[in-house]
Amino acid sequence: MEKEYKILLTEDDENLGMLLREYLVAKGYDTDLMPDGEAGYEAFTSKKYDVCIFDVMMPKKDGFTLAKEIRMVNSDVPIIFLTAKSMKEDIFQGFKIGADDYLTKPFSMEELLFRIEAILRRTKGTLISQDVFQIGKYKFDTQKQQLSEGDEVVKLTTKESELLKLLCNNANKVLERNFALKTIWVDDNYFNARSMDVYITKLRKHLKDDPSVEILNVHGKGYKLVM
Amino acid sequence: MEKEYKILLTEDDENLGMLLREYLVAKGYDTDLMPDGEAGYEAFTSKKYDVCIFDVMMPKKDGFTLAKEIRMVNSDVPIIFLTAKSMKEDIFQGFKIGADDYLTKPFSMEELLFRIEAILRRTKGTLISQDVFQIGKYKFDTQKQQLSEGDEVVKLTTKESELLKLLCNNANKVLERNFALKTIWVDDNYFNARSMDVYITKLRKHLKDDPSVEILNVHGKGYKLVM
DNA sequence: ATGTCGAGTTAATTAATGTTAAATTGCACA
DNA sequence: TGTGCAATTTAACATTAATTAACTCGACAT
Repeated sequence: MEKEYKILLTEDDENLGMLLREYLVAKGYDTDLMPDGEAGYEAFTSKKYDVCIFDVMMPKKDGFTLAKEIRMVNSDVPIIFLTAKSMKEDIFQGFKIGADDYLTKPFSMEELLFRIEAILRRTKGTLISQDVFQIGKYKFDTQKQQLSEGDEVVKLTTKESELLKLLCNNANKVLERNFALKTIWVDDNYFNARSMDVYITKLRKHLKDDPSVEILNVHGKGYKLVM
Repeated sequence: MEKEYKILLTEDDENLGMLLREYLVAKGYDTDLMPDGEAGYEAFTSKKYDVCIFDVMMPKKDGFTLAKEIRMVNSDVPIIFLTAKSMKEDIFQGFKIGADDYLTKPFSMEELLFRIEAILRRTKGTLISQDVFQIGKYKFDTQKQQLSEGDEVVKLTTKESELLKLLCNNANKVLERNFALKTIWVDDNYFNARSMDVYITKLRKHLKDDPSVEILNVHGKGYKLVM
């Protein structure tokens, strides 16, 4: 089962916008088209997207401003800028905001597609199942289910290991409670949620020797492993 | 401790090659320059690289062939192509091999640098995004959600941290009430607005030791963090 | 001036999370 | 097929985050 990726496209030129949307939809991407930056922001806050494609020059709110606002909320989602003028300064500004790529008009749709795919390959592909994680001064081996600090090795239980692995896969991002519960405990009822809390306590004890590593609670949302 | 990233650059034009190498080294990247595809392959197999930059047209072995051979051994390392001719087919061929990006000559070295950084941000997860703010004599770490004054560290709650982050992103500008409410509380109803007031009070208490820092109210509009 | 509405503050309330320990489950092994 | 041990869940109680309530203060308009 392929996941259908969601793309947010903001483009004020209606012709170009529709054309791009058609093309991306035909290529299997669930694409929403918004006519300006404000509508784009609305859309972003109401849905999860895998890639954003923003025209730089747009009415109401330009692409850079939109990107800056989105970066305040989400420092992670890939952003591609479309720019008519190839002005250096604009381009660099875009990268400083944290853009992943930009295209200068006119460009071929095929090229846009390739760049989207190159980004998705990185953002979605690389994360899958890493075996060994470095957590501050600890080394965590998911296969062996053990956490080592220098030559001290601690054996983790299955649940401890699964939870820590999920946290590592989402390092410095929020691991949603429900997601973790459904992944590890299958059922996300009250008791399993409490059980998960108990495991968070256990993991915190295991990691307590390195103050640069912390499992933060995000009230009502989940947990975040920061390091 | 910054990790020094390693770049493999293959470019047959000696002038351009040296120039790029100098530039990248000056920017802190450990860069090896090879004059052709064969030498490039030799280098790749003998050392670990974080990014590859290949000229497409090279003697002995062209960039695409080199990339293909490397992809057989390593399906992961990011590859950027440099191409003189902007021929579509060539470009797409590059992406099909699994390129991450390509640049058409002539390009600015700064642009190359930005693209390298965009890729490293993705592959290494080292978000260069603004994570730490200086607020007067305080230091605010958005990831760890903590505010420190010298060696005194105060933990902030998620909401406190999110609000302070928005204020910092709009330092010395007005942070609109509605914007803050919609981004943090999602819904901007009366009760959430009152809740936000409470958090403003809390933040003011946290920042009270430095008189040069102040959260000002802009009646009917929002708040302004001045410093 | 003065009334209204937005904002400041503190406290009370409610819900989520932290923590420890006891109860239960499940599995390896005699 | 029981026994013992470790893993996991449930329970109980403690603490903290976030919201709501209550009351106060201050800005702005008429």
